[in-house]
Amino acid sequence: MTIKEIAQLAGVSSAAVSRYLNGGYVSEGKKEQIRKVIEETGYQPSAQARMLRTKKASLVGVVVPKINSESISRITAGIESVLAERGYQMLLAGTDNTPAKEVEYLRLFENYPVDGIILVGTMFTAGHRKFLKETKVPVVVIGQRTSHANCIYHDDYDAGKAMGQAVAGFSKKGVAYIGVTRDDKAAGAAREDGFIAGLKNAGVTLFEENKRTSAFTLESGYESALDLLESKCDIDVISCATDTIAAGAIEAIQTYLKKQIPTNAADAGARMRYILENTSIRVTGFGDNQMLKAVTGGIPTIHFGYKTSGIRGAELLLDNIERGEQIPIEMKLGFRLVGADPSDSENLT
Amino acid sequence: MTIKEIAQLAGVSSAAVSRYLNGGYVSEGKKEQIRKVIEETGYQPSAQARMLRTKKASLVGVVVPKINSESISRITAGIESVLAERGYQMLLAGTDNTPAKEVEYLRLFENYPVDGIILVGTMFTAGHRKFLKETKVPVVVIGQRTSHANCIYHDDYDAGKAMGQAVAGFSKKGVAYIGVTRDDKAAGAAREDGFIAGLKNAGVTLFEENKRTSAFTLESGYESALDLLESKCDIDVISCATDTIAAGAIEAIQTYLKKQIPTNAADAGARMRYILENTSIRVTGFGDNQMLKAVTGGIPTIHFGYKTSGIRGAELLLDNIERGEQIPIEMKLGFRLVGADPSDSENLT
DNA sequence: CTGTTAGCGCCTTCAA
DNA sequence: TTGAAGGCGCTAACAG
Repeated sequence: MTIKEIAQLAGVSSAAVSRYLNGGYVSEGKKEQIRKVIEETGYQPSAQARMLRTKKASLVGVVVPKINSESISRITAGIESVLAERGYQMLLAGTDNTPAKEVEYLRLFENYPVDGIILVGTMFTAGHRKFLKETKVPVVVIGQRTSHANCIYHDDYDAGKAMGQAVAGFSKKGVAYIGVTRDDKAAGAAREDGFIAGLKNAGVTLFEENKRTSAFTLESGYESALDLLESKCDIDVISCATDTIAAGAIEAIQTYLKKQIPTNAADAGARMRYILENTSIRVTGFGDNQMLKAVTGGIPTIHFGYKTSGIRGAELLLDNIERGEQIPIEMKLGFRLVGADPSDSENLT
Repeated sequence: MTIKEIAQLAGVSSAAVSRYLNGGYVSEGKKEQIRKVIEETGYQPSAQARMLRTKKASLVGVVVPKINSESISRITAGIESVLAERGYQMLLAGTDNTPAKEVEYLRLFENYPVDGIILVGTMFTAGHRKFLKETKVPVVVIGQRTSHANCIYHDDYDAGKAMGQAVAGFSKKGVAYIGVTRDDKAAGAAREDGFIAGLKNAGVTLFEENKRTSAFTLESGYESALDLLESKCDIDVISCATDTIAAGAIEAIQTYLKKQIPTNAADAGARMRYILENTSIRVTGFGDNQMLKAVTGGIPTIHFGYKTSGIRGAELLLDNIERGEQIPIEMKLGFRLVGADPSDSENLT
């Protein structure tokens, strides 16, 4: 079904149909004829051709590192809320934490009918910088600071610092840290540096041998934590760069302790009691994951305004698109330390 | 930058440039000139215009109910793996469990340069059926059985039944069930019906007053479970239609018990011990969520082959697109009951 | 091998 | 108000 065929069937010109579709001048009579034909044929104009013509898609492309993540979904929820309100739709592309794919999808969106792009960033490669420099499409980066585009990021350093201080507050023995690649300036470098600074402020040192680097997955967190435990270092806190990693660490601690449960402790209660009585290792995270909080009762973690960053990011982008705003903007969002209150100390691990 | 400009700069025709881009006949000399101009200008052909012309996008649209879900992400991971291998990219649209939005995005993709659509289904409205009936774009539905499109779904009924039987096996008092809307035939109706059938098989009845209906969220699961607990019904199992709801139930049980902790149990260990000794309520779920398993040690749940359904779905779709396969296919995938082994009974709740 | 020509489906002057 | 005409950027014949 094309606009031409509709025009023929309705006995009018294609221009008339186009105007009908877009609210231009059409006499009542013709309006009616056209309406009927469209109704009957179930015609839908090709968004594609329309976009080729108008250079306008009412569509925003969002590139995210992974889709199964609460933080990301909070960001996209924020984006969506703004877009919906202003008549846009959102297309998502997940890159599975692969920087190369990130650039691929950026390129796709660039030559695709989207009005703008939001990149939820992890790390910047030369490819990224090249893209940001060259592209004519409005782009907003969320989650990383960059001078190559408008960006909204979180105060990872100070968050890490706050966590470091809190941890120093309740740690009696030693502290371990499971971070992520420092190529990720925000979740990798900033959180770790902040954390270490926070500890130091309180007179605590994070020893090199108590540091591990994990991928952004639960399994990887599990491995890192187990490795830490088996190294027999004297620690009572494992701080992790994300709540997902923290979940892996919690699992590792349980696995590790179970191995040592006296064989005569047959029933579940007794075994669990053993674990409880022997667990003096606390785990902390970043991100304030909802499920983790629900099930554990809440470990110390950092709440970032992810939804807010999504909202602000979308607003920035739309202003850019619609009003051609050109002043570069950088926006830093704060955080909230949660679950570190001593009264919450019934937390399992 | 258009192909025309490039052609001019290189002193050739636009057709030559097009051929250069698409591997047609171009003499070495011209090839070089064109290469240089493209290099210098950083020209990128408009995918948009190309698609308008070729009716081919190497792109698949995937509509999902929500993005922050492990099951969904397993499905999309499966889809992605097949797509990548066969030279396609994937665009995601999240509908936030809103059937109306689902249709909106289906329509968007329909008039958009995608070669096919995969719908991860929740419920079918008239709008859905109308779309499936009318559309010319190849569609595969994952997660729901339907006669209107090729579909791949999971054996929710038998999974529910298996869970019912397992629960009957370890329940000594009464059983409660927190389901989701029956408008969702798979996660709603089939799981519940199967569950009840499984219980009945073992001679156990699920009383009406022990049933609740929840949304697909943790909070909602929390509310439903708390409501159940406060109704003072005599139960020792709360079975939930999803692991997310189960997580909410676990939180609710903890909250509920905490309220009753003797005030003299001051320290964390004592309080936790109280909870343990008084918790005889087990929670079960569906979906085999990784984080839940890691943190709780694993509640009884159902593992579905989500990744497999993604893979099969994508394969089906691509065969449809590329080879014009037209034989309608329905595919039912099995499941695995996990965590119901009595030896796993150290699970917290 | 190469350029010319004719659209893909739509919107937007422009003159009527 | 209306229709004819031109073109968005690209590719696919078709002659050369």
